[in-house]
This record gives sequence, structure tokens and C-alpha cells, in this order.
Amino acid sequence: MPRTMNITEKISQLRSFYKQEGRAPSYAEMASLFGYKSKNAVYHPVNRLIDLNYLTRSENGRIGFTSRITGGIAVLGSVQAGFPSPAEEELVDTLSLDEFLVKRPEATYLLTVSGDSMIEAGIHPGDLVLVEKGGVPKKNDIVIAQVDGEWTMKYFGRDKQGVYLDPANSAYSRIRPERSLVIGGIVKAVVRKYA
Amino acid sequence: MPRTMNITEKISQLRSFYKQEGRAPSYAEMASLFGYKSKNAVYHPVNRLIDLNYLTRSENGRIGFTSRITGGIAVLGSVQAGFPSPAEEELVDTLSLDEFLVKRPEATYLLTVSGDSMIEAGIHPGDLVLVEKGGVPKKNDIVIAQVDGEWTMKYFGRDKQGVYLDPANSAYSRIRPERSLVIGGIVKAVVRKYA
DNA sequence: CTTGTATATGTACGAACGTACAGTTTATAT
DNA sequence: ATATAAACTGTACGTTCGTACATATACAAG
Repeated sequence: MPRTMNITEKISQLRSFYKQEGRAPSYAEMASLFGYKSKNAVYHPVNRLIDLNYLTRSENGRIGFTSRITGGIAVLGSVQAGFPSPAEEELVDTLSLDEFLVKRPEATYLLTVSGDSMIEAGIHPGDLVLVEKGGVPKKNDIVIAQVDGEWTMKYFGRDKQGVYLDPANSAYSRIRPERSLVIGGIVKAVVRKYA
Repeated sequence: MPRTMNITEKISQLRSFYKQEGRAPSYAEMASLFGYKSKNAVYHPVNRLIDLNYLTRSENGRIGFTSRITGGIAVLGSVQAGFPSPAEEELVDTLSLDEFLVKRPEATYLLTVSGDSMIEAGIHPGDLVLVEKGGVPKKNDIVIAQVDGEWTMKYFGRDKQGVYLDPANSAYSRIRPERSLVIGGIVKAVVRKYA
């Protein structure tokens, strides 16, 4: 039995437990997960993981996960700053993309982009856009809108003549709704996944 | 006490419980969460939520969350297809961005993009790139690389002369490493968040 | 070796757990 | 009004929970 408590290995064991079960393990489950014969042996590692912000303890003693376990992706600096090795887990900050991008899950939707009307804004066909319903669009927000019956994605704007919609593609031109305008939502984020 | 079991409300109650506690509730906790006086009352709703793939039941009876609860964002069609209302939760598919984008969490990092060398690939300064370490880059993969001591992001390529790196910006030109080349990782996704 | 400290094991206990079953209340249909 | 089904409450029970404490083992320093 190893005497060195490899915290990194425990983290990845907790991650796969979460992936399988969708919940946090009990102390007894952690004991068998970590290879201990007594569940008291996990007490110290757990306390360390709580200090490191990987776990939380409820009032009733039950263990919960933070986003460091459930969705945590290490956040490093910029490209210029280089690419540090993941030597010590404790030094890098972690982030859950879901929590980072989505404020109101019940009002947020993913749409697949088709068409190139926003390509100069870096939104390509096949990209996913994260749309939040129900807000009031400000000038230059990218919105999903139904103009005279047809759904499009455009920059939102407003002047004396009323509301207009601008594409981010010099091949297309400004649109002014003639009969109707429905704002489906505001684009909060763009996600592109490579094969 | 309402007789209609509003499943949508329960889902959002479970979401906020998860957000607070980082774990799945017990039956007793669900009872008080849903406003029941007996924990047996939650049995039927739970079974329905299991059928709908929001919850799972472990062998020991403990309840777990699926990504529909923990990170679920509703996935709709394309922009052209319109913007359906979220009338029935059960009809739309949901997706966790973390699970969707990240295959190997322990080898994945987020970097902030600075510079415009990949702007024609739709990667702008300030965007986040999701980088996976340890893979072997294929032609036209976007890689984070250290060329002769400096870190950059470029298209990866290889020909008779050896490895080269192409920018996605016609103002810059192809780079061939003279002394050293270190591949830091392969860009698997791009994420842009609007204010 | 002896000592000291950190780590692991074993046992114990009240509280909370999941489950079962009987009984009560509410809604709907006849 | 009556019957019937569904939803909810209350109680009970064996199991597992988190915690505590005493003991045992491993390792490093002297």
C-alpha cells in the first residue's frame, strides 16, 4: 500500500466516479475507490481536497463536488505566455465551460449556424451559438431574429427610423423589418469544435 | 398542495440544489425540496425523471444526475429552422458543453488567444482555445507550438522539407522551425464569450 | 534501536438512508 | 352521489451513513 497520498490520482478517480454515477461518493465508496480498507483513511485526503476546492462538505457531512471535479478544465494564460506543464494541479485555476458560459440554463439554447452572414464576426457555418432568450438586446448585440417570417442571425441596431439588423458580411446589406420582428434571443457565446 | 406534478419545476429545483451542493439529494431532501411532507411522495416523480434520462439510480438506490441536470443546455436545430418554444422539456435534447468538447479533462487546457495570426480561421484575439496535450497532430490541425523558443498558434503541416506552420492570416507567412519545435497541444475547440 | 509523527485499520454508535406497506386525501369519471 | 384511480401521508425496518476513538503500522530522525 503506497504511503504517499497521490492527490492527482484521487482526483481522476473521483472524476470517473462522477462520470459513471452522476453523484458524489460516500466515505465508504471513496475508501474502496482509493484502495483503503477503512473508510476513516479517506478523511485526510478529503479534507485536503476540500481545502484545494475540489470538494465541499454539506451541513449533514455529505460530500459534494465543485466544478474542479465535474467540469474542471485547467485555465492557463495566453499563447504567448507559453505552455506550462501540469506539474502541480493546485497551481492552475479550473473552469467549467457550462458554468462559465451559461447564466440561465433554463433559457439558454444551442443552435447550429448555417449560412455565412456573420462570417466577418468569426461565426462560421457549422459553429454552435449559445442563445439566451428573454433579454433586451443592446446595440451591436448579435441576435437571433425572425424578420418578416424568416429566422436569421444578425447584429442588432436601432436608430430614428427604428430597428435594423446588420450582417457581418459585406456581400449582404442592412435589413429593416417591414411587417414583423421577433427577437428569439441574444447570442452569448460561440463554440466551434474541431474533428 | 398542487396535484399536478410539474416536472419542469422539479428539474429547475434539482438544478439549483446541484449548483449549491455539488451532489445529488437524498429522497428526504427531495421531499422538502419539492414541498412534500413524505419522502415516499417523490418516488413517482423520480421514476419519471429516470425514464426521461434526467436522473439515474445506482445499485444501492442512490440517485445520480445526468448531464441533462448538471450541464444540460437544450440543443435546437439550425437558425433557419426557427426558434421553437421550450414548451415540452422532453422533446429537446440537452448537452453539456464540458462533456461535448472535452475528451480527456486531465490533458486539456484553456488558453486565451492574443494576436491575429489565426483570424482567417475565425479565431480572434480574446477567444479561448481548448487545447489537448499529447496527441499527434495531423495536417491542417491547429496546434500550439514552440518554434525556436517562441510560442504560437498555427496550422500544422508536413512535407519533404519537414514540418511547417501556416498562419491563417495573409499578412503573415509560413514558418519552418530552424532549431527546435515543441508541440504543446492540438486545438480541439474555440470558445468566444460575449459580454 | 528508540522515539516521534503521520498514516491506516478496526470497532462502535446515533442519525439518516432507501424501501415497503397500510392508510388517507384528492381528483376524475360514472 | 358514488365509485375508482391517483397522489400523498405516516409508520416501520434493516442498511448504510458520517463521526469518534482506540489501536496498529510505516517511516524518518536521533
